[in-house]
Amino acid sequence: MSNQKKRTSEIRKSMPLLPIGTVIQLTDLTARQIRYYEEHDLIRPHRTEGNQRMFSLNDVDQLLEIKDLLEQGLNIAGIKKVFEMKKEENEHNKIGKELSEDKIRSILREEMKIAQSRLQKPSLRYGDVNRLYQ
Amino acid sequence: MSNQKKRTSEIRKSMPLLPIGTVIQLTDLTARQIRYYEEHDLIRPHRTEGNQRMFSLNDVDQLLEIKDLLEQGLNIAGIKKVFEMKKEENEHNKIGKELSEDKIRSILREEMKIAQSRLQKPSLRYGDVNRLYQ
DNA sequence: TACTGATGTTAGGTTTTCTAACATGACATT
DNA sequence: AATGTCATGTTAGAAAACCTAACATCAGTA
Repeated sequence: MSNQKKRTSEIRKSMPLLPIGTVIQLTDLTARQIRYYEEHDLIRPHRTEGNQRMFSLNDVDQLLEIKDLLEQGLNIAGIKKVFEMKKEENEHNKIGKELSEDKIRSILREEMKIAQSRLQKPSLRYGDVNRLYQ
Repeated sequence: MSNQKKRTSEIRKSMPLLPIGTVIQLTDLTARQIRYYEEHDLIRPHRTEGNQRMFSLNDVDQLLEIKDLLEQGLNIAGIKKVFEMKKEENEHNKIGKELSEDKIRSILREEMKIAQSRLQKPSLRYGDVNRLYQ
């Protein structure tokens, strides 16, 4: 890999570089949805001086995860809980391991009553980022 | 590294994700400069439907290289030649090696007459991307 | 039936970006 | 010294993108 390529590939994934329009394309969410999730503290995009939202790649990841969990039937509260637990995990486990599948399943069980009746919409899954590749 | 992080880290560096405002911050170039370089075919950013420029990380790299070469005294024509030669190199050498230091020096010699009198402005160098890290 | 949660839609205002034109300042040429 | 060129600054007016706030919708729940 060339030197200059190596350099920008190291850009921190937490840098707020992307306007909402780009994020809409990357996630297939609507502006309304993205703003709604922010309103409920599921994401916290930066703001420019002019108050425009600016998202990092980590924010995009987070949004894709929100989308995925919603499609699995969780509601906002459930997703918030999942993120809280993930954060705790990251704080306690210096290893930086992911929220275990077991815990995810436990959350899912809690949410089952709510989720039971929801339709499983056929759409892009969390992790299906082929869209990101030209 | 988590799965979702791995996913977006694979986003192609050629994807046009960044508006010019972000690029201005990343490169410390002015909008005028960036547009001028485009006018002279040193970069070719994508356009949205609404005709707004959208830049990839590779474009940012290219702009940083332009900036660096300008500071070394090259003019637009010289930079264009450097890029042409780089492209040839990449086409002929499947190994994908960089333009050799020898060839760069040869270009620099050609440009010396022009460059001789220019001031070496003290400023950020090509490769100094600490600015990119929060 | 009435309520809630997630999202759609619209309106009006602000920020960002666009092109095009003219200005400037350093350097080169005559 | 006068003129030309190159890279960049500056400005104006228009268009695109984004903002908040409010009201609408619609499925699922009580």
